[in-house]
Amino acid sequence: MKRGSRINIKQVAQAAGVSTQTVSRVLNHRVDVAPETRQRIQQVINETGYAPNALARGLIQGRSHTLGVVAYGLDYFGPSRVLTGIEQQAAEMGYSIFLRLLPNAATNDVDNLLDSLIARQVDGIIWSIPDIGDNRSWSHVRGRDLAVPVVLVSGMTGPSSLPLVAIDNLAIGRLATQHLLMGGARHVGIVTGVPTWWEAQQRLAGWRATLAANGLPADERLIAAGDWSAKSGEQSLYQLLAQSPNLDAVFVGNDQMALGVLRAAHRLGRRIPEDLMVVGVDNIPEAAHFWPALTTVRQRLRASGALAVERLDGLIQQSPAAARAGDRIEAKVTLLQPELIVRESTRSAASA
Amino acid sequence: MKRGSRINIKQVAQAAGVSTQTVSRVLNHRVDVAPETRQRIQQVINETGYAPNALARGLIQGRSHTLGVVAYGLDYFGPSRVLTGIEQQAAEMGYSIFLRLLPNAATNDVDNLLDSLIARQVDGIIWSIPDIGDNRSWSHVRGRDLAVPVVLVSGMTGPSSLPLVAIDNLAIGRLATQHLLMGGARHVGIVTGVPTWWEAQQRLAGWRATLAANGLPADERLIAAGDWSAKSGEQSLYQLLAQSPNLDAVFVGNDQMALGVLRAAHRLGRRIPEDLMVVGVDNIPEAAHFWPALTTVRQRLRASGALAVERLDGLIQQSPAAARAGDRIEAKVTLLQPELIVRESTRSAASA
DNA sequence: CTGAAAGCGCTTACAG
DNA sequence: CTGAAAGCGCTTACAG
Repeated sequence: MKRGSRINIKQVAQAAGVSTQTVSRVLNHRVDVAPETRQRIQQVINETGYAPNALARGLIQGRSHTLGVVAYGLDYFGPSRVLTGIEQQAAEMGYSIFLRLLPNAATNDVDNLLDSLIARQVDGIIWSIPDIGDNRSWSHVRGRDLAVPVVLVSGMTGPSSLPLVAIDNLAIGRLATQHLLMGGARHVGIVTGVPTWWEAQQRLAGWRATLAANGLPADERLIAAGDWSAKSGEQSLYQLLAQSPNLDAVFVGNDQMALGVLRAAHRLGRRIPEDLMVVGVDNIPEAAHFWPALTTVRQRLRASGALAVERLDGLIQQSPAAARAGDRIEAKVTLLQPELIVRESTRSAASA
Repeated sequence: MKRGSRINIKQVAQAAGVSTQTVSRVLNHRVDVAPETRQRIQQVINETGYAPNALARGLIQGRSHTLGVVAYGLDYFGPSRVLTGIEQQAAEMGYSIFLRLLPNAATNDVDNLLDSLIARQVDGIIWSIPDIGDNRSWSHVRGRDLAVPVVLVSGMTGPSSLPLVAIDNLAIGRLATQHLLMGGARHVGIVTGVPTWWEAQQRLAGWRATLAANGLPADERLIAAGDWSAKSGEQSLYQLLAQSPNLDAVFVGNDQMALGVLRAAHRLGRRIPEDLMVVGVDNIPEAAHFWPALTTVRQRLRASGALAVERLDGLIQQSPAAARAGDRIEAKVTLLQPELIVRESTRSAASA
């Protein structure tokens, strides 16, 4: 095959001495083709390396077997994992994915993005963008009127007009904080992620709730706002210790910031976990090799991406027929539970 | 707009009282349309939210404005960065990208992958897969005969039948090793990445060449093979010290493994950089916050992805016309140079 | 400046 | 079991 010259169904039909219609039958694995004919056509297909034009196919079938995926921040651990889960599940189900990366997650220019994906005739869209401020307000306005189904992943729970697969971030905060208290801590600080991020807010809320449940005050001086980076983690620990000199444990919003916290502790000569216990979030592969090895909370990120694709496929299968029939597509929420992984940066039983 | 009901050019034409042909002229920003007519049509477009079907457009134009991108290992820092560079540049140039993630980089089932992308009528393909063993042999067999142009990124230099954008990995090895020698090291070990990876081999070759140039032996006992993970870095340092007790510096194939090396050094009570100097590769965001902050070599990963897209676009523009005219598309290689970033894990001037 | 005709490469009914 | 006809939603020449 020469560059630029692609064979078409007509040529295959001619070479096999049949109509294009019959070739189409073979391509689509229909049963009503004579064995001999099928074999002859199959041979031509193999020899020529013919593959049907997906554009023509999609045009006529009104179905492209393509998904639009909108993501943000592949430099971060979470989004990369989620995307990997999405792609693998999509491939398994026969979908190709159009990837769109937002340079800025807090964008408001969502309309053009969605329109361009729909113009490409995607069968559905996965919205894998962290909830920041009100950057998901578009879903309440346009969500249900879009020409194709949309599934949100890693997003805010609560009132949503769209189906959602998310991780229970409140539980993350509770798990981590509870563990620190069980280890004997009395002054548990927190380094949050970027405060406008919903995930950061939820983890903070989980921390608050757990302290309250244990009769401890959630003093403002126990809170420092990071920005998810190792650097901000380091600075946050200095800040926390200045605000609360008797701090004996800290729940850190992700493992990168926890790395910074460890570094700050080393610089200050604080022993971990003896003087200060640390818990992170994410369980990045390096976490087990921090110094000391980091106790952290694992999220099922890849699973969340895969589940979103399954959910979307379900909606695609039932729409538009079902949608037109008036069936309300319920905005069901799937919440995945996190898991605590205990390592060297905390004590697992009280001994203080 | 209701789910599943998409408006088409015919409906727009009817609503505006013109032929579909005239609507098409407006959509494609042709000049030969009466201002009034254009305005009327534009208004209908705005009101209905009409966007032309990209499938139909691509079918007739023989051009989809779509790129196939084959990548591997988004969990790693490098591949994520490269992909980000690819996507951003592609978006800027008006391309959508089909993302295909290989579960296994050493796959031999490349044919199906390429065929499925070509069946989707991509205008070109970017192959962003690390060279492992002979996993790029397909390019010599099929490379030049493909229906669309292909650009390799982050790949092996040397005899290639396809255009390539790569990072000078030999230079990475030289830069790092030279720096350690300048810092006064006499026994410079190396922790390589997976030995079958071309990048790992090149960095090793750079290390060897630099030792040789300085009249030092590249003793086998100075070499340990890692697998890119922090864990393997930790183990590799134990191994190296067992083999070469007087080791005073180590060049580590990536920052994750360097993290493991730091951890091992801490456990053994070796001071860094006083007893042991460490250099990594990648400059992951956390590197500056390791304990101690890591000296490392930065690669221009995002730039390599962006450059690959530019190169591919050039090939798309000139093919198939130029290709048919017999122009040989030269398999030009673009090599990007790395950069050393000095931090706390090394001494910058000799003082030993 | 505008429209009627043809066609991109397929698949979907409809005959036979 | 197989083929002639129609059409998916556009754009490209070709008339006027």
